[in-house]
Order: sequence, then C-alpha cells, then structure tokens
Amino acid sequence: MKWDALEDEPCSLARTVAVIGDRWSLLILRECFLRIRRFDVFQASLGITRHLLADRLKKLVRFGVLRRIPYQESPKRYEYILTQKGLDLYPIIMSIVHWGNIHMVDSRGRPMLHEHKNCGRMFDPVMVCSECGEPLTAKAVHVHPGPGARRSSPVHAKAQTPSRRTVRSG
Amino acid sequence: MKWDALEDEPCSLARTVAVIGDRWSLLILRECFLRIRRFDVFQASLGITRHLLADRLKKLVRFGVLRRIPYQESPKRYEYILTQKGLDLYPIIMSIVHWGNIHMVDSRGRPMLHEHKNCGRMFDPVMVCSECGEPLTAKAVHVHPGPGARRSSPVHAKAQTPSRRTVRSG
DNA sequence: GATTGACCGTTCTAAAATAGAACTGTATCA
DNA sequence: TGATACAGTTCTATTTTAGAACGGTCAATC
Repeated sequence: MKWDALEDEPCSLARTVAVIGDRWSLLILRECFLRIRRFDVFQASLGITRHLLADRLKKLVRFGVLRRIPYQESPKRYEYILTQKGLDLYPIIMSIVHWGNIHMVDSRGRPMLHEHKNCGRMFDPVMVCSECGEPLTAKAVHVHPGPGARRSSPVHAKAQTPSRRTVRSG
Repeated sequence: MKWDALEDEPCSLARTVAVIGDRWSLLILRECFLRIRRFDVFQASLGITRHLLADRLKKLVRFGVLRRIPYQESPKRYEYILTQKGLDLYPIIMSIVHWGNIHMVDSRGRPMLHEHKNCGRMFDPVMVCSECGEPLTAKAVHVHPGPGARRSSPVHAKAQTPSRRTVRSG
C-alpha cells in the first residue's frame, strides 16, 4: 500500500495516519509544540537527516499542519509554525505522551511533567465523552457506520454527529 | 536514528513512537479495537503484506501491547488480543480518529460514528485536565523537566506527578 | 486415500525509503 | 579575506517494504 492510498481510505484513522503516521512527523510535531520553528534547530534537536527533515516539513506544510512563514529577506529564511489544524493535533500528542508516562518510564520516573496554567496543578490528560463528560473506555463505545462509510447503510442514516461541544486544542 | 534508539530517549513521546509510530502498527491496532484477532483477517482487511504483518504482530507482542493466545491445538493457532497496556492505547486511537473526523472528511461526512453506551449518545472525545476537568489546549500547558529528564534540574525537583485520577481506557 | 481449502506464517527479489556525509548558495561577522 | 549561520540539495550505501510465491499442518470433502 502506498501512502497516498491511505488518504483516500474511508477511515478517519487511516487519513490521519497518512499525515502523521511516521515517527519523524510525530517527533517534529513534538518539537513544534515545544516552540521549535527553524530548520537547523529541528535538525540539531532531533538528529534527523536534513534530507528527511526537508521532506517531512514539506509534507506537513502541504497538509496544512504547518505554515511556512518568512522571517527575513535576503537570504530568504522561513519558520515553520503550527496552523490551527496543527494545534488541533495536541490531544494526539498528549495522549501519546501520557501512554509513555504510564507504560514506558524507567525507575527514574517521567522525563517531563505538565502543568495546567488554568488550575496551576500538575496533571494528566483524561479523555472524556463530549456528551456526558464521563471518561471513555473502549468497551463503552459502540461503532456505527457514518455517512462517509464505504457502503452507505441507510439503516444507520439517522445517526448524527455529536453536538458542537467539540473542542479545539491549541 | 534506529528504532531501538527511540526507546531509550528521555521522552515519553519518543518511547511510545518506538512502539506505535509506524502506519501499520496503528492500522493493526485499529483492527484490534474493532475486535479483529486473527492473522488472516488482519491481512485481508488491511491489505498489508504477510511478511510485515507477522513482523508487526511480533513487535506488538514483544512490547506487551498484544498477547498471543492459542485458540486451538493441532495445528497450533493463535489469536492476538489487546492486553491492558494495549487497551490503554484507546485515547491515542480515538484522538487520531477525531482529528481525522474534523480535518480530513470529504463532503460525504464521517466514515464512522461513535456511540457512548453509558449515555447512549453519539459523541466526540474531549481531552480534559485530570485535576480541574477543563478541556486542554496547548497554550494552557506549561512543561517542566521531570525526574527522568536527561539532565536532572534540581530546581524543578519539587514538581510532582499528578494525583491518581489517571484513567485507564479499555 | 487423495484432494481441497483454511490457517499462519517464511522466503525470495525488486522497488522504495532512509542514513550519513558532502556540497551549494546567500549573507553576516571579525 | 576567511569563518560562521542558515536552509536546504545531491550523492551513494544500507535498510525497509512491496508483491508474489512457497511450505507445512490439519480438517473436511470427494
């Protein structure tokens, strides 16, 4: 399967994986959320080859996750900063970090801690239901084909998208 | 950089990426959460080559995300099912799906809808702070080095891990 | 008893992606 | 004049992946 094919799959996971489903993209995004913006700094902090870095930045820009903004003329220099679409990736990044915090730490403990400025406390991210606010577990979720499913199932046509409590994380 | 090197990085994101940071692992996990368990069924539904599928399943078992369980003797046949560690990946999967739902849908709408059995409603996942319950945004989060950081910073030693409201999703 | 098919992989080769290092080009600084 | 910063591109060797075929065990069928 080619990467391009993933984009066209009738599956939101596959489509997202087409954008961020490789290690370098995820690591680059980690740096973005840590306020890294410039080619050299990405390269130094990640140890990625320049070739791949150029390639991945281009891809993320093409998908609208990053924006390439000139910060000086002559020579032209660009910064890569997160768009709103990119900022919306925050829950993905945080849930990945959280899983690592729980399952991949050594005896020394967590490499990083997160403080919520709103309440001033160290926190973990918790995923809850937009409708009732309860924490989500896989077993408590039922999956229905939606309008964009491969074979449309009129039986389920009454199913509606959730109310607009959807939150953008940025 | 080798994949093995990622595991040893002082970063929970990198360590998690070492486990699930490739497209096939994520797609395999999607199938797992849809109750797929057998080699052939994975292969047929994903279109992955058998070689890679064998390889990825082995990796996920090695990392303790899947468990290989015999379901018949002669010939020995195994199923791959999620461990608790694997079930805990649910928030990652869901946040990936959610981002795709928001940013990668075509005019036909979402391929899938999710119903929360607890409240009976179609929902979106929302990531909130374990301490105050408010939705999280990248800008409202401050990062501190933790005890497992590369260079320990005694200045930040007072920082503590969050209280045990951490929720396992399964 | 031979054949077919299900199941779970392994082996093989060609194509694609990646690593690692060197190179390019503009501009600033000493 | 020479050294340094920045943002890439080019090159070759190695590694990974794709795609197809092959193998082996057992159950069910002819």
